[in-house]
Amino acid sequence: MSEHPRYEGLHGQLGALGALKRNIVRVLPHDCPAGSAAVLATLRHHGSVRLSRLADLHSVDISVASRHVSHAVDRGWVARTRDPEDRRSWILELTAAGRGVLDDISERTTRLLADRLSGWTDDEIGQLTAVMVHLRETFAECRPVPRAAAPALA
Amino acid sequence: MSEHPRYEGLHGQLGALGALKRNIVRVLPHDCPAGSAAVLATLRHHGSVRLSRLADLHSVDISVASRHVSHAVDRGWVARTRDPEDRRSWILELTAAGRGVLDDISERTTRLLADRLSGWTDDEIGQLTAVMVHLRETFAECRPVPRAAAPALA
DNA sequence: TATTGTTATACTCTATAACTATA
DNA sequence: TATAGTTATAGAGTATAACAATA
Repeated sequence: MSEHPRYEGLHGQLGALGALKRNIVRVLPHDCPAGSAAVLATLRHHGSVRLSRLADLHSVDISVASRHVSHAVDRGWVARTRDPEDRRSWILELTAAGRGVLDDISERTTRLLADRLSGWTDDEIGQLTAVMVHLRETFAECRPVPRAAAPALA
Repeated sequence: MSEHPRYEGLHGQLGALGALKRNIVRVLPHDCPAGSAAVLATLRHHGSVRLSRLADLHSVDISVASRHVSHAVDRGWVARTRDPEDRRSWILELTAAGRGVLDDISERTTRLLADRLSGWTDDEIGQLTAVMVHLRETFAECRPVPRAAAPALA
């Protein structure tokens, strides 16, 4: 039926994403929901970014990113300062406290993965990591399109 | 700090899961939320199962699976009958209508992936699929543990 | 008494829309 | 007028707890 048979096998496996994500969320610190954890990880990886850029990277609406960032700012994990070059924008930056929370999260998720993926070989884990990196790069620029016709990418 | 360095690189990439999942959810039919779509896909893959088994497979609480199944039953996508061998349990089965919805979903997700992953090689897509299958198998039996000490797996 | 499943409640995540401030 | 961001609202996802029915 479809003209893209090479993706067919993939569709049935997508539920795995939800199961993995739920398992990860369960081990996060109690005052750090998944949204804020994602903000911290992205800021460490990309350095200081504007809020709109962060929303793009997460593939969510700006309003969603705004909430997650506010949660982190309230707890001193992220510093939010006006962009001097465009005073409508905010510059987001990880604080020392934020780095500490991120280390905690990293330790928890590492422990979870070490437990759940103990049956995986080093090679399989390497493939998993490579696929994740590739996925992140592929979906990094997909902010939700307002259902209107998206401008041609070219 | 951690004794499991081979998982370190993985942690920072987990945000990719959320981005991919959000993109998929956006293309689902309007009356089929992600939870119900996952139910349909699992029933097609595993055949008839009991509700508790479905919750295990999705790594969610039974109450969550119950809601998702009810949504699908209300629309005639899933048949729910009492298990004659244990009348507390329900046997869940995909209906013809459910199969139709699933075909629609499959077509939509395939279209999305064909668009987003157009830059990926066949080999990379094969690796992605293999990793997904492996993940699904690994996390298939992880119903949320009630925070009490989990019984030893051995 | 223990287990299967349902339902009520509360919290998180998400997008839409209305609004403020700046360009 | 257009854009960056905030906030209010509504709908979906989830876990906990209380409950009914069956083992």
